[in-house]
Amino acid sequence: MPDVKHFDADETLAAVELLFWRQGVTATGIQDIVSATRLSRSSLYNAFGSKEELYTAALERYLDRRSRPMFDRLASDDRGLPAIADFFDRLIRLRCSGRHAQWGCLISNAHTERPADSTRLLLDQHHAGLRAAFTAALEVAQGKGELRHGLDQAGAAETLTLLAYGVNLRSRSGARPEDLKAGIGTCLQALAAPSGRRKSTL
Amino acid sequence: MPDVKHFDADETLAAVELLFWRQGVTATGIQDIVSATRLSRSSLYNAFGSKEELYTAALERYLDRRSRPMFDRLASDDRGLPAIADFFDRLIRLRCSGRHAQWGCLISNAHTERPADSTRLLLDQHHAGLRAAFTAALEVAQGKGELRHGLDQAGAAETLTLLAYGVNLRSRSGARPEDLKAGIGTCLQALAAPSGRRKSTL
DNA sequence: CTTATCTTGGATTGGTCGTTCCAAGATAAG
DNA sequence: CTTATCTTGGAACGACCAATCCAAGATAAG
Repeated sequence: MPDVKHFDADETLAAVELLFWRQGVTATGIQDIVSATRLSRSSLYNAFGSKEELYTAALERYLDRRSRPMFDRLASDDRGLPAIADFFDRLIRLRCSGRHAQWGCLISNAHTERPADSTRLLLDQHHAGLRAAFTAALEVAQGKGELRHGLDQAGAAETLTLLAYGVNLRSRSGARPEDLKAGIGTCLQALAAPSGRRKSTL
Repeated sequence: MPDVKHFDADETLAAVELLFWRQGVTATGIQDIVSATRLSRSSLYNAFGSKEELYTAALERYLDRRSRPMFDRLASDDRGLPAIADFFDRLIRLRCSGRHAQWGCLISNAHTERPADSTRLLLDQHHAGLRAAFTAALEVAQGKGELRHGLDQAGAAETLTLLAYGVNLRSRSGARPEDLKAGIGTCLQALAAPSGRRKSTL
C-alpha cells in the first residue's frame, strides 16, 4: 500500500555533506540544501528529521566514506615511516588542491562549529581512529628499526595526530602546501632513527 | 559643542571578544552583544560600524592582547628548548582549564568560521608571529647545542606551529591535557639532541 | 541660556532562519 | 478500480537576523 521514496537518500546525503563541508553548518541554510538536492522541505524533514540530525548524518558519512578509508589505508600499509609520509602527502594534496581545496576537514571544522554537542562522540571517534592508524604504522616502523631509540610510541602517535589537525586547520585558510610539507617532513625526520645507512627520502 | 562617548570603547570590545571567542561569530547575535555590553544598537553601530567590523576589531584585539604577549614571551625567553616546552605548558593549561577552558583560540576558530575573507591577513599574521617566535627560540636552542644534529630549523618551526594549532583545535572539543602534553613532549624530545648528559626534563 | 552636534534608547525595517502544515499526487495491495 | 498510506510541493508559521531611523537626552562652546 505505501508509497516508496522517489529519491536516493545517500545521494542526497552526499550533496548535503559537501555543503556543510565547504560552508559550515551555520552558514548553510535549509534553502541551500533544498536547492542543492532539488528536494522539497517536506521530503527532507521526513527523511532526516531536523537540520541537526542532517548534520550529524553528514558527519557520519564523512567519517565512514572519507576519513576511515584513509585511516585503514595507513594502518594496513606495511612500509613503516614511508607509509606515514605518504599519508601526509595525500592529506596535504587533498586539502590544498582539487575539488575540495581549502575546505579543510569536515570533522576538524566541527571542532569549532559545534562544541560540547552530540557531535563530540563523532569527533572523538575520528581522533581515536586516526591515532590508532598512526600507532599501527609506528609499530611497523619500530619493527623495522626506523624509529629513534627510546621513542615513546604513544606520544608520537598523538604528535602526528595533532599535526594532521594542524594541517586541516591551516589548509582551510590557504596555507602553502610547501610549508605544510616542510613542517611534516622535519618532524618525521626527527622521529626517525639517526639516518645512518637508510635513505633520507622519507 | 559635540557630546562625548558615554562608555569605554575598549571595555566594550573586550566583552565582544569574549562572546566571539566562546560562541563563534555566526552563533553570536547583535542582541547577545547588546545584552553583554549593556549598550544600545545605535551606540554599537555608531562606534564600530557593522558586525563584521566588530568581529575583525575583536580579532585584532585578541591578537594584540592575548597572542602577541605569548609570542613575545617565547621569543625573548633565552632558555632554549625549555622555553618552548614552557610555552606549550602554558598554552595547554590555558586551553583546558580556567575561565576560557574549551574555548580554543579565537584566531584558530576563525580559520573555520571565516574562510577567504578579510580576516585572512590577521590569520596569516598570527601564523607568522607564532612561527617567528618558535624560530627565535630554536635559534637559542641551537646555540646551546640542544637540537638534534642536522635539524632543519625552518621546518621545525613550522612543525611546532602546526602542533600549536592542533592543540587549539582539539582542546575546544575537550581533549585531555595529558594527551596533548604527551604529544608535545614526545615531539620536543625528538627534536632534541640525543640526551647524553643533558637533563631529560624538557 | 542658547544652540549646534553628538549620543542614546527603542521602535521598526525587510529579510532569512528552521520548522510545520495541508492539500494534491503517487503508489501498490486487495 | 478502490482505497489506505505514503511522498511531495508549496504556502505559511513565528522567531530571530543585521541594520536603520528617529525622537529624546546629553553635552559644551559661545
